[in-house]
Amino acid sequence: MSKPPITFEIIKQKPGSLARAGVIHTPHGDIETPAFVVVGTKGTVKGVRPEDMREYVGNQVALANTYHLFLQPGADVIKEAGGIHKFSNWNLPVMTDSGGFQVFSLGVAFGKGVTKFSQGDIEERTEQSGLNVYSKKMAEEHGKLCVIDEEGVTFTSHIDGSMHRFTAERSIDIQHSIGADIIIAFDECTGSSADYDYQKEAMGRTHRWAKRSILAHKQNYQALKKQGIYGVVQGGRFLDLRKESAKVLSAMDFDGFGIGGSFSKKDLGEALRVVNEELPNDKPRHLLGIGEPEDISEGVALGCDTFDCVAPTRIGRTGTIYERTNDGHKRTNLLNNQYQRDFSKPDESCDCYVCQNYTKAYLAHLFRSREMLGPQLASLHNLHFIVNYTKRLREKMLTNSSAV
RNA sequence: GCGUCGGUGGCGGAGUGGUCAAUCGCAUUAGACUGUAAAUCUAACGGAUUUAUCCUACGCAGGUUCAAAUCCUGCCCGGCGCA
Repeated sequence: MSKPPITFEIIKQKPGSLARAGVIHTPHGDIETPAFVVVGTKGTVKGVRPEDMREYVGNQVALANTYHLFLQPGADVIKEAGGIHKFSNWNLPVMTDSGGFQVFSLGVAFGKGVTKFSQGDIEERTEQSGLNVYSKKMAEEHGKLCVIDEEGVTFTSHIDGSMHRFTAERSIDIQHSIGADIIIAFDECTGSSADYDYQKEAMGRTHRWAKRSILAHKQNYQALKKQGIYGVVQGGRFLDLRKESAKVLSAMDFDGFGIGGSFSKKDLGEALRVVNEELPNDKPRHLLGIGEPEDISEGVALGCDTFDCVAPTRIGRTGTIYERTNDGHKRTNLLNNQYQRDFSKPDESCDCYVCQNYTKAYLAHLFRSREMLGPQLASLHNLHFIVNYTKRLREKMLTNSSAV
């Protein structure tokens, strides 16, 4: 049997700790871990050109989404284009999420303002508008845009209201067409408020889908040579379920693991510890959808290798930048009145392209006047910030054994 | 000068006798955002406040009426038309 497409090499394991620095080898290059995975859901990192990613951000890997690319432009189009790398001009390792998160965001979370990572209890927020009439009808009738059953999930497209069905096999098949280096088993992302019984039920479903996902992957010989597959640990906030999920998935022949679901901020650490103590040490672990700086620090310390998060581009696009401070970092809302005449660098200690060339006042002006360059520059800075934040955690680990 | 239409909150613009501190939009001021339904969403936006309420507004000055931003008179200002 030939060498698997995805292999993981540990460069340094911190003694007495789950933390490690490593390298994930993929057909499109190496990922030095810990690493931040830039999110480009629709095959584009919102507001940032691939050339600028290469030149000014320096990320080693990107994540696209199966559900979104399936709806638009269609998996067949991407296949015809020669895969996501060629289609998007992404000359680097790529992952695709399975659509499992959309089971959550278009399901129980739909219209409720429920976040993946709530600070406390679920907050109700006003239902967002902008949906077309079909989706609105579905939302009114079901309160969500997808319905789950044992076999899979039926989605109503948030774009045009058309109905689509995802099963584990379908998700994997689409991910084969998209052609990412790392694909993810179809799973059910649950809400943080779900009770024990539901979490257990959903977890069981995710495990069965994981088994079917891996089987579907093994049946595609061509894909098997080029793409690795991760299984997703679930279990919500219940540690025994988390442990069980990690154990069950460890027994399957995955190339790595995603850790999914919703968390309360306070529960993250213990869940990661329990999961990563259970997962095999010699395979990479990806913390799905979590990536505020402090979360990445915690995740790295507890043995996670990669992280993806929409926060850098989402908050950047809406006027907020990460700024380093003496004791860490803070978020700065450039739309605040005080920055209109602040001609200092966006982030004094940052050497990125944006901070070298522009001022807070200029960015504030761009946002106030709704110029598209504002979101572009802020996203670029935030990605530079978080990618290098994660990179520094790796460097610290390699140079100083007591760090992390 | 005559005729005509109009003058409402930072701006635009509803309201045409009582339930009006006054729909709505913009601007402003804050807030939120963690496998992207998101270049999005939320809130505040006359003053005071124990947030229940109280006080001051609808160009200015009078008047009619139980009651006026809304009706009448005069004045001031602006657009348009005619001289």
